[in-house]
Amino acid sequence: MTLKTAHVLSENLRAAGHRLTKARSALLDIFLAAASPLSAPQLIAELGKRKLPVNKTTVYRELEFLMSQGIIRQIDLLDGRKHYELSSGGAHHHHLVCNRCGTVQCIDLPRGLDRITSAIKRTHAFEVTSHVLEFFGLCQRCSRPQRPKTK
Amino acid sequence: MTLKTAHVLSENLRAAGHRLTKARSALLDIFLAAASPLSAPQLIAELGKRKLPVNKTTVYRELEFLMSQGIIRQIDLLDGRKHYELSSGGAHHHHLVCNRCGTVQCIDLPRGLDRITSAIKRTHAFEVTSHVLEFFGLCQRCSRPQRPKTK
DNA sequence: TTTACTGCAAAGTGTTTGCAGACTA
DNA sequence: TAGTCTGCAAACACTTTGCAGTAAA
Repeated sequence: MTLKTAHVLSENLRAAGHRLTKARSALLDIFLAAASPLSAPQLIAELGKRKLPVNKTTVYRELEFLMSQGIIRQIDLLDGRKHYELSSGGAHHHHLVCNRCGTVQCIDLPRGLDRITSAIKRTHAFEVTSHVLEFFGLCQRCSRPQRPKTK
Repeated sequence: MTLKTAHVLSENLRAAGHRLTKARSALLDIFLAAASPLSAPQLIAELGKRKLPVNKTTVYRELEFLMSQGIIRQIDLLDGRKHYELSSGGAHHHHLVCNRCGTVQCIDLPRGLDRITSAIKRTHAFEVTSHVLEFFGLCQRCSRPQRPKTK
């Protein structure tokens, strides 16, 4: 499934007259494998680890490009950096950010905020086109009471 | 009411052994009069307008201080800057950010996200302690169809 | 061969830190 | 007077821009 997605992405890009360069495909690989949204500095570091050093300028430009193609979307995790993740499937989802260990998990809200956004339209005459909703707190592991050291 | 709030804030600060300096009270004034969350650069500019120039270092330190006192809270409006607003009353609320004209209005969600956060606790064993929810779209004015020039 | 893409250097924001001096209580 | 608060300068992290060269199709 992941492979197929990568393939589809590449084909779409090519069909639109864009090139599948080393930097671009490396970034797509990273995004496809990522478990949580990544910031530009994280991406730069990850590229370095993979022995595919890409200049930061290129990374920033590539992020802008992938955004313009609707391939990735921007996420804000309140740490002062912009994070990005694949927007594949178009399934809008949210994140659970652990304040202690920093892990980020994705979460779907089955009904979304439709109810709230339509209420907003009614009461404020404001046409909501998008929203940001992220949750912060303690993940399962971190909220678990100290258990006796069984090890 | 606003005046009372300002007074209460000052008294609380003094009672806690803090000082009510020019910079601090000017910032409180600005926050009390503000219609929407302000970023540090905006605050610096506003202080300048009021002929009360305050060094940016002081502004940043003051924001940190006011945060530590629970007087202001941090808001993220996705523009790369941190924004701040009074947290008075403790009433948690959200914002409607217009993508065209940039205006920000506040909005209360009567029931909040209690339903969602308790669902998250159940399904993900994640203890939500806070969340970020901001709406983006078109405000009443900007979404209004072009009306014939009546002027 | 064309031109989308890349890297380097430099500059632009927003924010933080160290330190000596200033002012509130 | 004491200790909080302030300004200045410099550094920092992240991001953007100009330009000349490289490489994908």
